[in-house]
Amino acid sequence: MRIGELARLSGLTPSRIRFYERIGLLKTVDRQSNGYRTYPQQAVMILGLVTTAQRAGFTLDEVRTLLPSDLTHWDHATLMDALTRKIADIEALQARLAQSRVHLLRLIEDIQARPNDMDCAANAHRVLTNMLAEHPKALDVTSDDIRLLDATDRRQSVSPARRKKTVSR
Amino acid sequence: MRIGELARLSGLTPSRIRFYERIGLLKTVDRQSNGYRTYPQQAVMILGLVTTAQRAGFTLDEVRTLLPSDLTHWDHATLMDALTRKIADIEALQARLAQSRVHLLRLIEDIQARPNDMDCAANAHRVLTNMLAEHPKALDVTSDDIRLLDATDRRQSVSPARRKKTVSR
DNA sequence: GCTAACGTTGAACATAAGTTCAATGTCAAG
DNA sequence: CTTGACATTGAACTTATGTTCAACGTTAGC
Repeated sequence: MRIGELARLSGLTPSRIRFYERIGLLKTVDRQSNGYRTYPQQAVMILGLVTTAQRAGFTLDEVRTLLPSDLTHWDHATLMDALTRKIADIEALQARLAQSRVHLLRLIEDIQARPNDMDCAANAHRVLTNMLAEHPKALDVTSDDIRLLDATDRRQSVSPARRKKTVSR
Repeated sequence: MRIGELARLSGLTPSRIRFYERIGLLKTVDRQSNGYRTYPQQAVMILGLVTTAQRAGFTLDEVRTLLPSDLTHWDHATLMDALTRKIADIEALQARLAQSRVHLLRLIEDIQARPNDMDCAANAHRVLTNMLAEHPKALDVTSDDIRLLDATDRRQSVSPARRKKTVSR
């Protein structure tokens, strides 16, 4: 199977498959005499595995260290450990999101709770002061956890035409 | 107040404050005759507001469009709308995280549920097949929502010395 | 033999939110 | 008058995950 067919079967783009090979996530693949890559059937499953892991919040780096060269020969202990830690990461994130959510809800309430005898400017000042006062120094979550959100989103990138123009830097 | 003091009072770095000015988040500031920036007391509150909004999941772009030039004169309707939508975003993310979490829990269970008469290789195949079979085409969340996780994390960047070496590209 | 579709490569670009650096200027204290 | 702390600027760099492009080679069908 050549890269185009693998792309169709896996739902990934050829460039993405080549990219995975380039960063060492996929081991170097066989070539035809013309230089074309040739993949075994199994490659579809490997790619499916990678995207599934990504959706679950694993980085490509993590996938690379977990993925064995032989799909039937996993490092059971390491894998279980990684899965368990990823669940803990998710739970930490859930806590942070819950915090943000109540924070915003309280803010909305606070804005609407303007005393009748207070003008908008004074209310703005009151709300701001309240807001900046509650500053619980934020829950700390490791930066690895950011990836949990990237999964499905970065994937369908915006076409160049409707990209926001960047600030001159 | 010069930039160093503002940095101390706000907890941000001077480079970050200059960066905010550069992207138009902070309006151009007064200068002393030597070219040094001079900030009013209010600047501390503005910066506090920006970081608070970031922690709540707003991008700098969003903050820029919401932040009025006069802190006492907010666009009430637009602000409320943005807050409400941000809460909805958070809830969508919570749903996605909950999904990922049960997905991982089920995977762990499935791995451990190896029938006694099945060898590891066959079990690996069974688990993989199960996993790739449940492919609910993922919840769709807008890419804006990624930012919700970035907030507190990207901030404390790793020192150059212990940075992971990048793959040659 | 031409054309379209596919393949190859390396390099550059994109995002978001900054940091880091080099070259240079200013200022207060000793 | 020198030293150290602070300020200025523009440019380049960072992370992670790819996409896009240009220049070129291969192959199948007509």
